[in-house]
Order: sequence, then structure tokens, then C-alpha cells
Amino acid sequence: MSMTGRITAQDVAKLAGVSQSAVSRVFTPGASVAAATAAKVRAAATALGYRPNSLARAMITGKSRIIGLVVAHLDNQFYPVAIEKLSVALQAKGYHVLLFMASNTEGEMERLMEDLLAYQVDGIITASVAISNDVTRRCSDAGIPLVMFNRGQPESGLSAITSANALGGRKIARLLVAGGHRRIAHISGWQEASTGRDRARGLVEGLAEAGLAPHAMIDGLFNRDTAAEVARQMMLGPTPPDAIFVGNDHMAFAVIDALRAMGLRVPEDVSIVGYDDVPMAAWGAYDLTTVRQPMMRMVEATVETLIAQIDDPTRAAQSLEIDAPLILRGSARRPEDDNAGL
Amino acid sequence: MSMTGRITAQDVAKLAGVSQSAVSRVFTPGASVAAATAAKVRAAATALGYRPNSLARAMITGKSRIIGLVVAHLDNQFYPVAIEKLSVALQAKGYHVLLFMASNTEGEMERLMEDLLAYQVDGIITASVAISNDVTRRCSDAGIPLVMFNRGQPESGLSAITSANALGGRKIARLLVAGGHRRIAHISGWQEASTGRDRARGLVEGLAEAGLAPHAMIDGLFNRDTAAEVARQMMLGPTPPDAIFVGNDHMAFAVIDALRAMGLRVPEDVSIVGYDDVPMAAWGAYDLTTVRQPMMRMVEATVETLIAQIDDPTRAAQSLEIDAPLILRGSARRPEDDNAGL
DNA sequence: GCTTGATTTGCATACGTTTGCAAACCGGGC
DNA sequence: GCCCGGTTTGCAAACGTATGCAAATCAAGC
Repeated sequence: MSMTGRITAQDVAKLAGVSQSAVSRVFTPGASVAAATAAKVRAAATALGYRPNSLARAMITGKSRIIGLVVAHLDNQFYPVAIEKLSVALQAKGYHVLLFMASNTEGEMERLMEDLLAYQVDGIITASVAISNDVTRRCSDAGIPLVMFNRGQPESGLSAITSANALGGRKIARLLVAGGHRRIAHISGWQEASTGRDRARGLVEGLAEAGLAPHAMIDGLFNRDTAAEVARQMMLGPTPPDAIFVGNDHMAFAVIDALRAMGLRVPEDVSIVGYDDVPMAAWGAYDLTTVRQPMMRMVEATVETLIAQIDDPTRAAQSLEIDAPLILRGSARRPEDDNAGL
Repeated sequence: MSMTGRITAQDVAKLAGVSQSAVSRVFTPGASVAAATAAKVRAAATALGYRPNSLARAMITGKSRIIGLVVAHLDNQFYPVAIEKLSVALQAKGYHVLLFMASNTEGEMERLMEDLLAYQVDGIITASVAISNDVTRRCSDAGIPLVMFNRGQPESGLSAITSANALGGRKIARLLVAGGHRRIAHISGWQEASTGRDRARGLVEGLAEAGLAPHAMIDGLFNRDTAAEVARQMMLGPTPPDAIFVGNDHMAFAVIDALRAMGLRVPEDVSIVGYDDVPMAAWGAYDLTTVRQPMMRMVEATVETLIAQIDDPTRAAQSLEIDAPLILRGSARRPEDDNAGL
């Protein structure tokens, strides 16, 4: 029943018999305080249950230690995992996460920028959302660093962390070719997104190495229903593919479900390969061959890049592509020769 | 290249030829401003790209409009979905979400409380994390309302929103009994958690109605690996169960994978029922019979309860149990008589 | 005991708002 | 022309902290 309204540094100061500045200094790492006073102050502080008000501190210092995290698509398991890791990594660095859900619709990000700026965030991380030039400008105007996670935007001058998507696509092409497939189709990721485009490009390039071209290539929009329907149409066509590279695991699961519902077997009738290696890909029901986006390294790179830019605002933006290894499981026929240069 | 450091209400005031207070009033709904001044101010504000500083506002008003959201277990699909809905609902009410990941370990929540208090959150939502008395006390001391989502704590005097877990367990018992099962086992949710306990209790009560007792009942700790191992042991025992109620969908998927890996068929050899109805439960690979936690209603109730307590601090805590319907799919044998009173 | 230099402390101001209060303004009625 | 009620406005004081600066304290050296 302590009915203590708000406890301020003033209250602690009074109890400890020192000035408010002294209290402040005790809670400011690296400030000049005698050991004796520090002890008195800490005692008084814990007695009263005092904690410095981060908001007031933010006003003075101009640093809120808040990072805005903008996310869409929480139904794709890749993003919850990303949020978790990002959030833990930032907490470890003394930052806090203000979370925003963005539908990927026109003007949504602009609206969110209002809130992000109003809360004086020190930096912004966007996970798979498109950034308009307007947003870019307002960030640089306000001097707020922004890092894009799992999406690139070459011309934007913004930092971006992705896996090596094009190379990943190429690896998949080689795997499927080595597996003896010849009619290799692609249900691509959303072609408005760099990840979707790069993976598709990689596949095309990889097939070209073997003198092949994609048997079919249709945009699945990173959407389960769309992907499933596209897969169905492909298999009902006159010359169905013998392998499908699906633009991410999330859609690949839907494709596998759809094929099985048609009575087709994976990988006997069709090989399926995904991209991401979300935890679910390893589950027995799918056992999905895929390309692993190295989550921890991507998260670390994102956090490091962001904090580096916060600490040194003159620092240039950087784009990083992290190598993504092939993960062989049961949903795609394996090459006879296991050393097929994969 | 506007190189505008920070734009304050002062700057806008100067440009608009009014006082800083006038600017403030324009951005404070319900304050007294002449239409003409409002127009001038708004013009100046957009010209400069001004937005009121939420942190400064929070200092004055004592309301940060920030809600602390504490979450664990993002690997269980139920929680990402919850985060998404909660976050959208709060955004719609003009609140913002400060996200914290909590491992469910000793003292973790206490550590987080420091940060939550420091950031002057207006309220706290915890999703499936245990609350110690210490935390409870500090919240009420600081006058910060807390609502537990999907977890109850009867003695704590805190608000809690859950589905009717015990009743849900009973519904499952009736379903399985009506389906002709007699050796009904339970891989329970973590027994330290109210949800785990209530569902288990419901099952026991429901079986008792039919003069039965659980064939076996082992804690799966809401953990995939544990649940899978428990399932394996059960099936290898001398008298394996003919049905298993698994404490949540997340574990149920693992159980189904494990059983299939043993060459058992679901539901021909064993019926499996989960709890939650996460999106994945409807996917072809599992087609899981389960109990649906009505996410939207739970989220709405949570947000409403929290905001009501923020607006009226004298308001008493309330616990709400929302009815959870049975969802019949393919993982459990259906009763002959579809109207078996379910 | 006094000087000196280093360390510790308090004073006062600033951060960008909101808001009570009183002054200024406005239009209308006599 | 003046007075009066109601609006609109500006002034100034908060909110809780950090921090430059100058005063105070301290320990040491002679």
C-alpha cells in the first residue's frame, strides 16, 4: 500500500541528503561520484524503489534508446523468429523495441513514420516492407538510421541485410539439375520485392548454366493460397513440371499440401524446394529441402549496422549479403553424386 | 538536404507568428483555438515537417500511451498471431507497443519490470508468462494496470483473459468418448501454467462423466521435443492409448510427426486432439482436430480491460473466460452420431 | 599549517511539451 | 460609445532528468 505517486530523483536526493544532480550522476555510468555518496544514494533509491525516468532522460540526451521495428506477415514463421532474435539482440545492447505492424499497402509506412518520429526513435528496422522515397527522405532529414531486414532496395541509399538470394536461387537450380530434373518450374516470391526477384533471377541464371530455361514461372506473391492455386494449375497443365522451386518455405508448405491433396507424391512425382529454412521446414510432415537464411548472422549484422549508424551518423549505409547454404532434406530428389559441386 | 536539426513547437510558432502555446493547442484535441490560427499553425507545421514530441508530451501528461507487451515462446504460432492482433488493436486505440521477450526463467520478469517502469508504460500485457508477487506489488505500487493474456492467476488479483480451458478439456473428453475411445491419454500443457492445469482438469472431469479415468497423463511442458518423446513412450508401453489429447496444437504437431515416424496412422491407430486452433492446424499435413481459442474476442477483451483500467485506476481487476468451440477435423475419429451433444 | 591540484558537489539551466490563469480580444446590445 | 459575456491568446510554471560551470572539499606534499 505504498501509495507512492511518482518517485523522482528529487525524493531520493532528499532522503540521501544530497543534491538531485548527485542522484543523477549515480545512475549515469561514467560520471564523477564519490564511492560514499554513491552508496548512500543507492541505498535511498532502493528504499524508495526509484528508477530513473527514461523519458525524461531521453529528452535531455536526445537519445531515446528506442528502436522502431516495423513488420508485416507474421503468418510466415520466418518473421516471428526474426522478431524474437532482433528483439533479444537489441535488449542485450540496452535498446528497446517499439513494434509496429504494417500491412504492405499504399501509404501505410508513411503513416507509421509519423508515430516513429513522434516517439523519437533512435533507429528503425523494417522487415519486408517497402520503403518509399518519401520515407527515405524523412528519415535522413530527421537523421534517423534505417536498416532493411531481408529486403534490399539498391537505389535507396539505405542499409540492407539479406542473404545471398540470387546465389541461393542458383544453388537450387544446380541441385535440381543434378537431381536429373528437366522441367523445373518456379512459383516465385512477390516480384515487387527484391528477395522475390533475386531468387528468381538466380534460378534462371543457374538453369542457364545447364542450358535450360524455367519450365514455368509464376508469381506466388508470398501468399499461401495463391501459391497453392498456381501449383495446382501447373500440375494440371499439359506438361507438368517435375520440380518446383517455391519462393519461400511458407508458400512451399501450401504447395506440398495442395499436391498431396491431388494425390501426388513429393518428391516421387514432383520435387519441391523452398527458401528460408524456417523451423517448421524440419518437421516430419514436410521435411522440406530448402536454402537456409542464416538468421543469427543476419540479425547480428542488422543490429550492428544500425547501432554503428546511430553512434556515427556520418557513417555510410551498407548493404550486406550473407551466404545461404542449401539444406538437403526429403522433399526433393537428391543427386546420385552427392558431390555434384553443391 | 533540409538539415533541420530538431523542429520544435517554438519554430512553428515563430513561422506562424503565434505563441508556442497556440501551437500546442492546435495539436491537442479539444483545446480552444480559433479556426484561423489553427490554419496558420497547421500550414507552418507541415511546411517545417513538425510533429509533437511524444516523449515531452508524456512527461507533462503523465501518460506515455505506451503499452508494454511481454511475450515468450514465439515458436508456438499462437503467439505471433496474438502479438499481431494485439498490436493492431492497440495501434487503433492510439497506443503503442513496447515489446519484450521473456524467457520463462526465474527473475526474468522482475528484470523486465525495471525497463517497463523506466519507460513509464501506461499498462502491461503479458502473454503466457508467470507473474510473481513481487511483480504484482510493484505494478500496483506504480499504479500500472496489468492484464494477463491466455493465462490466469486466481489469487493474484490481476486481470486475466483466457478461453474456457476447463470446459474445453471437457468437450474434448466427450468427443473422444463419443468416438468410441476408451484408453484416452493426455500429454498435458505445462502444469505450472493455469492453461495447462485447467485443460487437464477439464479432461479428467469430462472422462469422469463417462465413468472413465485418463489412461495416462504426463506433462509435455508445452515443448515439442518433450511431447514427442512422451508420445513415443506411451505408444511403446504395454497398453498404448487409442487417443491422445495434447495440451496445445504446437505439441500436437510434434506428436503427430513422432507417431507417423513410428509407422502409426492418425487417426486410424490413434486419435489426436490439440488445443488452440492455430492457423497451421487447418493445413493439409496435420488437419488437426482441436479447440479454437477465439483469438479476436480474447484480444478485444484484453485491450478493453486494459484500457478501462488505465482510464479508471480504481476499477477492479477482472478475469474473463471466453467460450472455445470444438473444431472437428481429420486427426480424431468422429463420433458415429454427429449430434452426440457436442 | 598552508598551498596546490585533483576530485567531488551543488546550482542553475535546458530539453519540448501541456495547462492554469489572467490579459486581450471580439461582437453585440443598449 | 461603452459595457459585458464569451472566445482566444500569451505568459509562465511545471514534468524529471542531464550537465557545464564554479564552489567546495579532500589528500598530499612541503
